[in-house]
Order: sequence, then structure tokens, then C-alpha cells
Amino acid sequence: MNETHTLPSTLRVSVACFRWNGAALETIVQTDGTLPSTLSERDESLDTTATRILGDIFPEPAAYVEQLYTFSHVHCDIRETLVTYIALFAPDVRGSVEWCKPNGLALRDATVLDYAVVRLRAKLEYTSIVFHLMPPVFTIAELQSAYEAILDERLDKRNFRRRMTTSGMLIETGEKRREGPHRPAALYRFSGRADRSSYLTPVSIISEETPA
Amino acid sequence: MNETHTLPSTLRVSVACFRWNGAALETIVQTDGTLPSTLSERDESLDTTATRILGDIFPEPAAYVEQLYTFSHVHCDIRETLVTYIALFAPDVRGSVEWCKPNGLALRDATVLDYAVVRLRAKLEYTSIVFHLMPPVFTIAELQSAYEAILDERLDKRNFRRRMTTSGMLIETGEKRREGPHRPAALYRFSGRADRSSYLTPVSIISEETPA
DNA sequence: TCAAAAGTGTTCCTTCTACACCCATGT
DNA sequence: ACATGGGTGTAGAAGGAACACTTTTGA
Repeated sequence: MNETHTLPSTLRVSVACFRWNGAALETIVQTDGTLPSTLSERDESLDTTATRILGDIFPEPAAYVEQLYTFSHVHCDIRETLVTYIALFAPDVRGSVEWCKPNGLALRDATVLDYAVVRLRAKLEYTSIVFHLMPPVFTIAELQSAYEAILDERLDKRNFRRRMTTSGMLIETGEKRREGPHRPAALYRFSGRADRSSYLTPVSIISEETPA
Repeated sequence: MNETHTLPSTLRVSVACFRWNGAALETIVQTDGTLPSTLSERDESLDTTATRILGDIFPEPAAYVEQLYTFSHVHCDIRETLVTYIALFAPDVRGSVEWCKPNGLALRDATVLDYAVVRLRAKLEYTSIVFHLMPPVFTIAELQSAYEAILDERLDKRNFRRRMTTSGMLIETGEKRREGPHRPAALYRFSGRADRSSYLTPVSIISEETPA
């Protein structure tokens, strides 16, 4: 039964998690068809709530977290607010949940996930956000595969390689990976330069800017 | 004094309002140095709260409203959440407030306003959002002036005109405006085509998608 | 020697940039 | 006639798209 005092409006945080598993983009869908989420405690920031959700699933922090959008609707005269986040993980992330193809979600979270993919695709084009989905070293073919998985589109190998090598975002490690009956692939890492992945996201904001 | 039951976490909505006054980009700053805002009622959606804030100032609805970002911080063990919006108005908007240059804000709202301008500038480049700041008909010189006011940068007249006329977003009305000792200017209106202004914003969301 | 993926250049086309003069009008 | 802002074109640079073959390796 409901408590006797006035029902509070709820403030929930959901996180759309993504990893590239080497072939496809995967997400985490709970058995009830929803994204990982929890009600935000009254004494924690929303970023903290998102971190708490992820901490319940993963032993390590996400490679990247960004706020997505705040949804709200009114149900039985009570507003329900849903603050959503995107979290990116490296392919070898370990945690107590299954990764799966991004489908089969309940309607509301399907909307959230679709929008998360839209934003992820858009940021692929003008930021280096993709590197948060990559292992520390990787081949250009792997990087291309990640792009193709996210964009759901085939890319030209030569043009892709040129774009990446001229972008300044890659550093050749000098190492090569031999792993099949073919020429070994050069290994790269992310330079950290030109990291515009947080562009158009405000700079870690109010929680930091309140002085002691 | 505080009430006896547990203090609620607050949910506040603020709106960064913009208009182009024919020469510069202006906003609304209240006398205490804050953006127009209010606490969100428990039984209204956040969009409704934003609309309510604007309704207290303007007799007409804004030309464009978009959610900006949700900030939160913890103060005295209580989370304060601030959901921010951008609202755009035509130059001749009437309402019970003074428009002013976007400065002199309190720190938190200065952060919000700065970020709103960042987003507005970014959207100028890949959407037709600027048209929500224009009167129904306008000259290309006026349109360029609005771009320059927002970007805080001079643009080349010929290149600007070509970009606009080839974009498909303009329709020549056939009318001209005579207003000085010089050649009259052709008047255009917005075609409504290529309106990508809502791109990367989720499609009016949960409040609409809950069936009766 | 073959299969398999890595790696490599050029051409074309579109788009962006820089830049200077004539046009139509009111006074 | 002159001052004022409206309106126009072109050449060069840069960037994106299309496209096929050679290289290195393991088996």
C-alpha cells in the first residue's frame, strides 16, 4: 500500500550501456526488458546515481559516461522523471550481466536506446568517442569494424584508413599482431589528441563548482 | 522553518531565452541575476513547467523550445536538480520582461547560458534553427546578421548568400523592401524544408507515447 | 601455392574560401 | 551626383567518394 503522506514525484536514472564485442554493438537489457536503472536517492547527484547503477554491475568504472536526455511524463497525477545516460565499455569489460543485441526492450526504454544510438552515431562523426569502445591497442581494421557496427553501414577501407591516419588521433605503436594466414596488422593506440568526445557536453558542472 | 517531514529533493526548471533584436543576440536575466525558473510541480511534466515559466512572461508561445541539459548537485545532503531549456523568440516578441545582453548572471546560470549558446551555435551549422529567431519574412542581409550575432563572427556576404539560396530552406516571396537610399532587398521566408532543428532531440517522447 | 586479410594511390567531383565590382535607390 | 547597402562570379584549395591491385603471412 502507499504510504500516508503525499506521494513524491519519482526521479529515476537509466543507463544505456554499449560495448563493441569485436563484431557488433551490444547493450545490456535486464530480464524485464528495461535498461539498468534505479531511483535516485535524495542525497546523491544524478551523476552519482548513474555511477551507482554501473557499480552494481561492473567492477571497473565505465570508459565513458555522458548524460543523454531527461524524459518526464505524468502518471496518476504524479510526474515521473527519467534522467538517462550513455556509458561506453571496452570489449573485454567484465561484469555480472549479459550483453545482447540492442532490441527487445520495453517501449519507453526502446525510445531511450534508439536515441542513445542516434547520439552515438552523430558523435562518431565529429568526436573521438569511439576510442572508449576500443581496447588499449587495436588495428585499423578493428577500428573500422567498430565504426561499421555502430553506423550499421559498410565503409571504404582505403578512405577509412586515410581519415584515421590523418586525423591525428592514432599513434602507431610499432608493434604488429600476427594472427592468421595473412600479413600481420600494425597496432595503434589512441593519441588522446583531438578528443572532442565531450564536446557539446557541459564541463562537469555544478557539483564541482560549488566551493567548500 | 522547515516542515517536519523529510525535506524533498528539489526539481527546478530554468529557461535560457533568446531573441535576435535586429543587431545582437539577447536573453532574459532576472533582477537577481538568474534565468527565469520555477520549481516543478509534482503533477506536471518538465516540458509543462518550462511552458509555464514562459507563459508567465510572454503572452504568446515561444517559437521554439528544446531541452538543454539536466544539472544536479548536492547541498546540505539534499540533491538539487536543475532541468534547463532553450527557448527562441522572434524579434518582435512582446512580454513583460526586459531583454539584455547575455552577461551578468550568477555563476550557475552563467554556466547554463554559456552552454546554451554553445548548443545554439552548433545547431546553426547543421539545422535550420535560426529561422525560429526570424520574423515571417526577412532579407538575406538580416539572416546573415542573425548568424553573425549568434556566432560572434563576421561572415562573407557572397558565400553566405550562396549557402542559404542553395540550401533549399529559403523561399523568395517576390516582394521587396524599400527602406533607404539604396537598392531594395528581396524578402524571403522559411520554406519549412530541411528543418532539422529538432534533429538529435528525441521525438516528443514519453508524455505522448503513454496510451490512454 | 593458395587463401586470407593488410596495406597502398589516383581521379573525380563537390564543397569551401577568398576576393572586388556593379546595381538600384533616396536625398 | 553621391552615398548607401543590395546583389553578383570565379578561381583555387581542400576534402570526400569511388575504385583494384600488391604484400605478407600460415597452412
